[in-house]
Amino acid sequence: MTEPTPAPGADQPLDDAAGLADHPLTARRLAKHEAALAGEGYPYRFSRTATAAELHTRHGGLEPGTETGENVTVAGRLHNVRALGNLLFGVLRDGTGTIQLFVDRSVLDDAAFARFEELDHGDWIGAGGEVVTTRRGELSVRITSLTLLAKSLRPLPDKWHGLQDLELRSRRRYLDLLANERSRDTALTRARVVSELRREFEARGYVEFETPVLLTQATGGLARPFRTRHNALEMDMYLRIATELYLKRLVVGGMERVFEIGRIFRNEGIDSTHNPEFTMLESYEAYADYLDILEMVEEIFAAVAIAAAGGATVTYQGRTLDFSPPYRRERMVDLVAAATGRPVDFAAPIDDVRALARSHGVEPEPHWGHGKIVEALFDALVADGIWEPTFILDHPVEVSPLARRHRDDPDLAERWELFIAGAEFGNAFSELNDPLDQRQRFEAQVAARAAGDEEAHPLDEDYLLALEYGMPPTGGLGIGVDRLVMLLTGQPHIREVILFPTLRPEA
RNA sequence: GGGCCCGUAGCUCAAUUGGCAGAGCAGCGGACUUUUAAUCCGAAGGUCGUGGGUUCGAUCCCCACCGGGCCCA
Repeated sequence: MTEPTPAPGADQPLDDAAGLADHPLTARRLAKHEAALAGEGYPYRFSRTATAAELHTRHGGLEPGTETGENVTVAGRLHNVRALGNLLFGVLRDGTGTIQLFVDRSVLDDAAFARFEELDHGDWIGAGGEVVTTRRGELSVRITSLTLLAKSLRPLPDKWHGLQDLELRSRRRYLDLLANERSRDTALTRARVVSELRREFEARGYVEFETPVLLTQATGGLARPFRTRHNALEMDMYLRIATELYLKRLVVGGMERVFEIGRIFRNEGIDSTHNPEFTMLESYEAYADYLDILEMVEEIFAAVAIAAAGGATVTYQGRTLDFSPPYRRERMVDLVAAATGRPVDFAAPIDDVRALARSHGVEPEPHWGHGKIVEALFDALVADGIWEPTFILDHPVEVSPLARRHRDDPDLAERWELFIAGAEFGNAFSELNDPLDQRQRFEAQVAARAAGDEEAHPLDEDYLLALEYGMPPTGGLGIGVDRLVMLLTGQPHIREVILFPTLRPEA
């Protein structure tokens, strides 16, 4: 914690630690700020009677030169001032859009006109006046009053090119948002996606619960966790890598339809589809199996696409994607067999399977069994080529330690992943509810970890205890929310859909 | 972890492959009573990411570091 800076007294000059006085672009603004403080100061509130969007809705399509007789007050950030002698035009942006300010010396008194001339691009202002259209027909507020609400001390990004640099846009997201309409749209679309997902689940009788982020053991997924330290308890703790095992405890407790939209943390590399913290939706429904969940996901994805992107068909990276159900369904083993030209055989000698993998450019690690190799072959040979939404069904049990064994094939699990545009967007199981089988699966994970698999699950004895009290048959689901937003906004980089992505500190 | 690339004015970008660093926008001064990225005139604005090295001379070549991007594992 930093020491609080003492408030400057009347006889104590403001500290210019930021160096604002040292640069001509900021020094002028700083001088105006100090003059404002020395004079009237800044108001604590402003009574706005209309937003930009309301004005456009109320007065759309007026003839040029109309005087509506309606007086309003508006507020927002000032952009793009054009001065023409005794006329000034400015664009006021508020949270709903923009409205033109029309400043006419014959209407506004000289002092207020001069104060408007002193404004800088980026200042927050309140203004009052009559709603009119100009000779060119632009809806405007012809102002008769002006209040400076807050001074912008720094110059804003280029009014035409905006802020382009991905790094700067991420570090100073406020500048990105105020300069780039696309960024505002993306942020708002993300909010709509999350809201719509929540609405869809609640409409189906699901209830959202909050499960712990800070854990003594990170389980429920295949990933490395972040470690932190609890001082009073004198022990290491971990940030969650999934919400799965806690939500299933709720099902054991009798909550039949549960979900959570929550932040997940995985201690992995950062690239165009991975951020260390991201948002996942998980849901669990008692008495359902993975095929029930599949049909629900088709409906929900279509509904979310329509709500957030305006239709079930979206454009991503120059190609169309159709979210209208039903989606293709393929078994993973069938696709891998087609890609390798050999049927998948879980009874084949492991050395033969390893050789097959190598012949397709996949180097198996020592601890990989048949199932892991099948999954690796799928990832290497098949996944990238999938474009339209496709359910990949029935993964090997070996790579699905929390999924129930397939009712027809003990080597496979009742599990699917939804692939779109070469990436995974959802993951669902008929949940493993047999505590004895679950214990064996955990023990296999422990063995894999001992053999060098750092992402293998630790054994969660407390979760097994819950299962031993009985969990009904349950269909579970995980959806990567960030990636879904990428699809629906056409953004190729996860950093575009996370407002404040993880970055190294600036030098 | 490996390879490749980028960092130049507040913003968007050039150029120089060793010899005083350029434009548009923004900002500043001026003109203009209907602009829409207003227009026109003028004058400014630079630690060329940081630190070392080579050189008479480095934004440019070399090394290290910082930040970012892309590809691969």
